[in-house]
Amino acid sequence: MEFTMPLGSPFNLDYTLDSGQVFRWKRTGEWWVGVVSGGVLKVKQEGDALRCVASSENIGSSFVTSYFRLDEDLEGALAGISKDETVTNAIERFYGLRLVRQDRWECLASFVLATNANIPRIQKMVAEVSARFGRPFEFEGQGYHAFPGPGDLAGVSAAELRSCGLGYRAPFLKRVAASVSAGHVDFERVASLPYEESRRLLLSELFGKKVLLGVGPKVADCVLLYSFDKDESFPIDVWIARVISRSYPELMGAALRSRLRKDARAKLSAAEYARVSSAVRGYFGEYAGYAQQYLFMAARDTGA
DNA sequence: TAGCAGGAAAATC
DNA sequence: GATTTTCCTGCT
Repeated sequence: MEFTMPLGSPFNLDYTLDSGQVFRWKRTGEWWVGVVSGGVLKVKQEGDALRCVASSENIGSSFVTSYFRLDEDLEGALAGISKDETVTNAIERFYGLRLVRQDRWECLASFVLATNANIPRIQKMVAEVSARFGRPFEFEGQGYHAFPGPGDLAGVSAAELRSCGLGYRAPFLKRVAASVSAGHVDFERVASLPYEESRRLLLSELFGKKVLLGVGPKVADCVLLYSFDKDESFPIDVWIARVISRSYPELMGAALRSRLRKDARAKLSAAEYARVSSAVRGYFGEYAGYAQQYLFMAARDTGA
């Protein structure tokens, strides 16, 4: 199925798919090829239009609009976070980068795998888990695998998962899959709540009580931002912590800042994470997540 | 709050 | 080719 979509608002496909939000997209020549929604979507940007080729009927223009959130007001969000020169420089550099709306389960599972890994490695782990446990299908003569559902992984042994190169993440993924598969995680209810409550629910009520291991504040924030439309969510990883320390010292306590100066990869305690998160959200406002994404890109771009 | 382990691969030297 | 670092969480 082929279709072309006119873009009514700013969008940059390259920045969006290369921003560490998604792990199943690959650039091959002019096209980006992604496994989404149990099928394949090929996308190519031609100025103010997106050319799309999809493997199935359910991946049509309304899916693409929803996935890339094309009907949302990016300019308004960016205007909302344009509080200073650091962030406006990042916005100018990566203009058109959008937050995407991923499948919730896939997003959760992917970020459980993201601990202590870099983006290429996360892509590899997700690809391997999909290849081993996801439904195989063909498109244009190429073989692909859908992302496995929670039920597909819940019954798999941790040793089998480990053999996908997951290491210590294997039991975490298994337990998260089992919990979701058993219906312990009410995605709809999380989605219906405002950011702070949704986060509390995700972390303490549903994910706490030792039901889900491997989902801490950072992973929860990523999942809320990339698959629950919680634009206020501001995941704080090592890159972002460095950016805050350097460019927004007033948003970070002096003690933490001096620790980061001594040790660039010092880790934030839960209490420190909560404090910085709150300060940053207070500063950037309801679209803080966009600020996080643009600042992350800028930090990665300059290697600082 | 501090310190550490956890497994493997990418990045860096 | 060895060392360091990596979008982190859980435990002590």
